[in-house]
Amino acid sequence: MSTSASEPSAFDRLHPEIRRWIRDQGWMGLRPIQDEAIRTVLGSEADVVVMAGTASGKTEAAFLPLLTRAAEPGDGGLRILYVSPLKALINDQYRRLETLCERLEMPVTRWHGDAPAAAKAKLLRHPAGVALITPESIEALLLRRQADAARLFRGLQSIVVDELHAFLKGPRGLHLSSLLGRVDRLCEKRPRRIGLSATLGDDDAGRCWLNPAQPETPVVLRSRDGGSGLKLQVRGYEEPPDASGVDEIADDGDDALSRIADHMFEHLRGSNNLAFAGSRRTVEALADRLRQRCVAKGLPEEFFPHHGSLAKELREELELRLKSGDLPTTAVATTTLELGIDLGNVKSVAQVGAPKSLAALRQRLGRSGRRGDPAVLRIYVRERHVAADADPLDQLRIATVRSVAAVRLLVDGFVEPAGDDPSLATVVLHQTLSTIAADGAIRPVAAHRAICDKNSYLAMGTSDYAALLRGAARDDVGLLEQSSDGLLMLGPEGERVTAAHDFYAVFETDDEWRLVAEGRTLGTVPISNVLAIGALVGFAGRRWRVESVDDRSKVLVVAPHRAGKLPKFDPPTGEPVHARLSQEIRHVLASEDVPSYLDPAARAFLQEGRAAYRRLGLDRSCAIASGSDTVLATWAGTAVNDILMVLLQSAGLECQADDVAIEIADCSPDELRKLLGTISEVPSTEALASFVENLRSAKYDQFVDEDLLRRLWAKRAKPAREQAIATIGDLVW
DNA sequence: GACCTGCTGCGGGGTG
Repeated sequence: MSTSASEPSAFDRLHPEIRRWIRDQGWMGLRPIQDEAIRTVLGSEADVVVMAGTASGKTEAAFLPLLTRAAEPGDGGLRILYVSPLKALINDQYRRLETLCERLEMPVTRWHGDAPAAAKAKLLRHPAGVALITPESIEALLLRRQADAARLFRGLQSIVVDELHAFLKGPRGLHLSSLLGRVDRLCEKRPRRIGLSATLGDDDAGRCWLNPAQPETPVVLRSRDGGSGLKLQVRGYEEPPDASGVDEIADDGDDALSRIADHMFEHLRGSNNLAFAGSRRTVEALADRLRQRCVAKGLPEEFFPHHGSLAKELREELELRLKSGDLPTTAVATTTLELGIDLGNVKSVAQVGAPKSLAALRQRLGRSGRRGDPAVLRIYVRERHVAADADPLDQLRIATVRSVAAVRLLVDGFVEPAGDDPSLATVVLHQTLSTIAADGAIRPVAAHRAICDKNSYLAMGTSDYAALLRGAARDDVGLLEQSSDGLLMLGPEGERVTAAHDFYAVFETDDEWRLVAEGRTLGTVPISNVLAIGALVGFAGRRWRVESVDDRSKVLVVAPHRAGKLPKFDPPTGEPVHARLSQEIRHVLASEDVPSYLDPAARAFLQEGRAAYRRLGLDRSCAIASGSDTVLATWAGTAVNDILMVLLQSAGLECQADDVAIEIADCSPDELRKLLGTISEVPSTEALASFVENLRSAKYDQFVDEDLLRRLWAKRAKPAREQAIATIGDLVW
């Protein structure tokens, strides 16, 4: 960006007190992303997406110019609303903003469930400055304290959404979008929106979220630094023939996880690292193996587990230890450390198991923060033992191949785009209930306009919305009632649901047991666990014996023990694989080059997989016989294969889909080819929808009209149907 | 579907 000599620099445009604060911080200067953000925010009224990696200073990029604006004389009132998906992030940002805002004599208020109530009450009495809040706390404010909220937000200038990428998919993103629309309507002037995000593959998704009515208007600023390269290794490990497929705390020393632990112990010891292990069970099993190795060598512990069932205190201790950098520390985590507070210098990232999505892989890689140094990534691939009579697909060494395919796409810069979300009906219903509970009765037309018209991120047609309302007003549902003059009101069930403590969040959580040892809460395990006195559990990286069970308060008192079985967390399943990654898997199988980043075992797996690909004839034909069944290799990804599975099921076949293929029971390749030949036209998704099971997945789907859920499924499935038609056309028999 | 995230308002009693 060129600037004329007469134009003041970005720095000079900031408030004098902010300039002084910057000098006091000892900064060498503004980072390019900050410079750009200051010019854009102070030079226009546009919404802005700031995309940059960890430790890039994007919070300051947004706040320096916004605070400059907010410090201009005016009527007072709350000026900036910052929204975060995590309480921990709010506390972190609070500490960062405190001194800066003090200079401007501008109050900063934390607003979440654990934040001090006195400060919240003070803000309501004297709205001013900056508030840091969660989506659920916005919901509570709008629902329970409508009048306070109106006064609080009246003069709002800007809304900052941190970790915007976390809101681009899932019910919580729909929820927050709706809440911000409700906040807008309480403001004299629509506040400008600023999104802070990790680097996204697709700018349009972020812009559309920020301003769904005018998605072409937000300005995207993208940090160009951080490209210091990538050091990468993919390592292969084979499970022993008798492996159960379930990770246990048991040091047999021979399973893949134990050998992975050997390598990690050797190479991660002495520095700060993150190891992503997938499930809580695997996290516990791996952390225990690593701890055992420290104990055996008489070394202090430096490997610790981190997952959502662990007590907050234990997690915070570990986060603090990583951040302070005083002691070498490796966190073995699920997805808990993908988002959140800055973890300081992280030397390397390890991923146990082949990646299934580029979005998650990139997010994880981005959590290693050492400016100027190349990122270091190790992928530990676990392959099953392949018996002589193994299923054809098992012979392809898909995990290793998928890792290579994922690395190729990582280099290409590919990230899965977010599709339409299956929780739309639940969130629209939730927001309808919340709006009525807060504002009182409302007309259906007004409710549609306020919550889900065509300019909304939750857009839903009027006839679909009418069906949603009719379903919720049915006598046996009782969420809504309609008065004789057409006003919508809460029914008895609606009163109950909106009064419930769990109404503020639009996602569900299961009841869990609380594990207590020596008076200290270790964390929780799902209630589905059947546990008795004397049972052994592995938790928080150690082994425990159950001493007492309190069924009423759901407390398990445990004591330390030598041996331990792992808590039965939810059974493992899969995350969907995008068509692009599935296709890339086939390209890797069909090509010859052997990447230098593979260790000898991974190299051997890749070559075995390629040999099997040719031996099975998959280079020539899409279908191979497996006993009396057929494996149809589509290389089309989870969504398309799911459509094809429904199609085949609607034709009376029994089948099971995964991300690269579909297995069809009691059907030869020849019969399958003939059958697909007779299907002159793939049925519409509306027709296929009647064969879909498990339509109800989101929190309030139990109250949603089933036909509506089928129609919404059909709408979502249309792009996948188009791809499925193309896939069938491309099949080579 | 692996995993994760979040959360009243009010009344009664005690203290400064």
